[in-house]
Amino acid sequence: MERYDPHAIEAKWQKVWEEERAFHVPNPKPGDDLPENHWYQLEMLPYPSGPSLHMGHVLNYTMGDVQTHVRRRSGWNVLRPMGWDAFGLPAENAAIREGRHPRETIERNIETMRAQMKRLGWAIDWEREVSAHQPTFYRWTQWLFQQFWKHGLAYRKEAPVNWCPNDQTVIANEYVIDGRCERCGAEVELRNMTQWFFRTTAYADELLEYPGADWPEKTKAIQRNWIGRSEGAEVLFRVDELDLDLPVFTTRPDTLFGATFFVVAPEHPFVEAHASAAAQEYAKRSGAKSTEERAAEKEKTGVFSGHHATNPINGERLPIWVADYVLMDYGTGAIMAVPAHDERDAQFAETFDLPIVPVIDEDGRLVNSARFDGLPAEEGKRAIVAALEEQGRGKATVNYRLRDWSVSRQRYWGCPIPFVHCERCGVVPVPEDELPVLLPDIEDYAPKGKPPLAQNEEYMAVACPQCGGAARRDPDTMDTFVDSSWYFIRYVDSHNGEAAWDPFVVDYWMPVSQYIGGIDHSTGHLLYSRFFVKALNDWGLLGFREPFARLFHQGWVQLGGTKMSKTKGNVAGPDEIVDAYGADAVRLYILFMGPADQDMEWVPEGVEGIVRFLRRLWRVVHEVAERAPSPGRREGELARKANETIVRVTDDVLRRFQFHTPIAAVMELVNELSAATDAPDARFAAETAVSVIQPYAPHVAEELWGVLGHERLWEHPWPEPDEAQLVRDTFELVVQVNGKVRDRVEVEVSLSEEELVARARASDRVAQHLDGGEPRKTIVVPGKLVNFVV
RNA sequence: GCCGAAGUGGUGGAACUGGUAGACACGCCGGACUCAAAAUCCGGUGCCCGCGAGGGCGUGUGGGUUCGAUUCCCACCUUCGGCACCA
Repeated sequence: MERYDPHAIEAKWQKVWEEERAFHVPNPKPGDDLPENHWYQLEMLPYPSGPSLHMGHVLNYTMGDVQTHVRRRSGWNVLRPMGWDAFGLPAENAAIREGRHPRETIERNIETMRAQMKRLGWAIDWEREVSAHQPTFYRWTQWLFQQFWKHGLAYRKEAPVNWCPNDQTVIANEYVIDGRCERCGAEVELRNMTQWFFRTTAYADELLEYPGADWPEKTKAIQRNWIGRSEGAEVLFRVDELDLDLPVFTTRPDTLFGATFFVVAPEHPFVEAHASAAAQEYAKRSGAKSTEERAAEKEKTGVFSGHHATNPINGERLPIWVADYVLMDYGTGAIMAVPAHDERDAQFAETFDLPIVPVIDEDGRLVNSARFDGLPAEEGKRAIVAALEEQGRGKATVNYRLRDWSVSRQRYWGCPIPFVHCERCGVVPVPEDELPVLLPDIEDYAPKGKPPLAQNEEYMAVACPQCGGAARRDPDTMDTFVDSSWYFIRYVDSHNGEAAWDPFVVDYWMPVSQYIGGIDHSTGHLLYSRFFVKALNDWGLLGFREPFARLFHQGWVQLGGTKMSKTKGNVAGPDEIVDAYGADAVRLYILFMGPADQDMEWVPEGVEGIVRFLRRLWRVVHEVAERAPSPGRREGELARKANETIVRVTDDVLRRFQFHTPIAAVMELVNELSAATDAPDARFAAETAVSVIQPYAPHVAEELWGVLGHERLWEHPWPEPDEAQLVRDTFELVVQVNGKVRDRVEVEVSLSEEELVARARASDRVAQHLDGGEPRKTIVVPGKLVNFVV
């Protein structure tokens, strides 16, 4: 028996797979006899912003790999691509730190990461590889951007946006965490800028539904929170002396009679146009404070504006206050204040001694509400909205927390926005046959508060495609999440030079069967991608409405108690363990550490147990090959254990999506086998162990498959259990007295319930606990236990 | 405050549909092999009482349902995640 030498084995088989294009999957063509079962296995694509993979990547992609192997060998046509999220801030910042051009840094990082991936032996179809920064990819990102514009889902407007003073760019709402930039942690500022937006709010309601997609409740709840749908009414309050209407949004139209004052946000246009000097002064002061600071204040503040608004339901004149507890960016920026039924309004009323009128009694019925008195609140809502609607002073509406997605970035390393600004024609798309608008190589791409491309005359000066006059390119680049909102579609048809994709091919493979990635993308990438697919489906470009049929979130691999990340610098990669013990050991270990959906602390020392297991497997299989009869029997104790192992591994991987328990199951089998390597059914047990561990440790499994006299395990059919062998003749009957286990007896499966009771009664230890008495009741669970109740 | 998830040995964890709690590992203890060590192999290892046979306790806490609860129900505690002056 040769020594187990993982490096030699791994290099050998990786070469074979590459030469044979073992994991390449061709696309179907119309008229092909298509395999019925197909599976699109996808894990979130990596950012090549750092020079290497960390154990979090290893966990994710190994999970996908196990899934891929088991499905492939079970007869599924499996698509398993890979690519690079190469544009964007992290990549650009890494390049700036290194003092190189981003393309150089990123392409070098991609090289390294790809080599690491290959060294781990993942079954990836590398022929489909794409990267967001390649013109062959971003040509279609630009084309898609223009499609959004043509369908009215991309637009420009001046609006307050989140500006990161450190990264010198706008960032999306979705990536502002507690008022800070998700990337660098700097506090963001609100700036009024003209920007491109994608109209995600057009799909707000639909994004709350998941037709055909089996997603974790957790993720759906996060998205639901983010979208923040609330039903209510818009009510118009009249300011008679100014001859204008102020609309408010309320979820409680039933409390309209309880409104005793009216409040507008400091940023509300009413303030600048009509409020008193004192109120304007107040608005200026509070405008300097962030929402967080305002919320942190103990006392509510505000100033009377000098005007009154009329409550449309009862004609009451309410003083209009300016107060910063009302936010301009939610609802209409103005509220009707009902201090009796709103905590914040109550605080304000108390501070400024304003009246409080209760309009809902303890039984939830309307009071002090004229002809609506006595109605239950829900009915009161409907009745009051109906009354307002009749007068043209209000209507039922739905309000959302979700904002449109801001996609312009004032940075260099991103996909150019394919539009031209012409003084005469306005915003004009670059003609399709001129795409892609290439990202020019420029010397100075450092952020300066203005987009670096704006300073490049050669890029900026362009003839208007419409009138031919002098015009300017859009100097911004796209948010990198635009790239990642459709990369999974491009994978399917990555070499298509005629179109972004061929719908025939896309509709065969998609939606993604199983997506694996971090839950941190719930309100960003995962929401944007759903928005994209819904829009594309509406335009007839693909035949499904949800991109990801099933979704799984892995836990964080932590080091020192916090998630591994390049920004934090607490990163451990696979290289050292691969060097010491081989790729198979790393793959097994990262999955053996615990349930894949839970956070786990990276403790490299534990790999010892896996290494022992691999050496034992190696030794035991060699012993079997020498000693056990061939071809051997497929029945007996070991054969039964082997069949049970097949059931457990298959069920855990395919149905339960659980990856650590199958390893334990194979360990049990190998432990039993090691005690009887010359048994008549030892060969079957060894073959089974090698076969079912193959998705986890494909190299050593392939080698040992050869030792057992076979070849090409990677395409060998996944084993099916022999049902007959799973049936036992006897089982261990648990005998309880009052629910406590008192004895265990080996009995035949064929026994009747009466016979089981008789056998249980025969136990001395049971007699002891029955203490001469007769059981009051006897519970029999066939195949399991007998319980005597006294 | 609202929404969601999780609490099991010294450690990671198992127990899927209410039926043997602690599989599989790590660590630790003991033994074999060895001049010795490493590697490997064998045995032990939830806690308490007992020489032993055996007994009691035990899945965050307190209750409940049940012949039987880590699993179901109620209340609470702790930790983690999302939203939050959102009208």
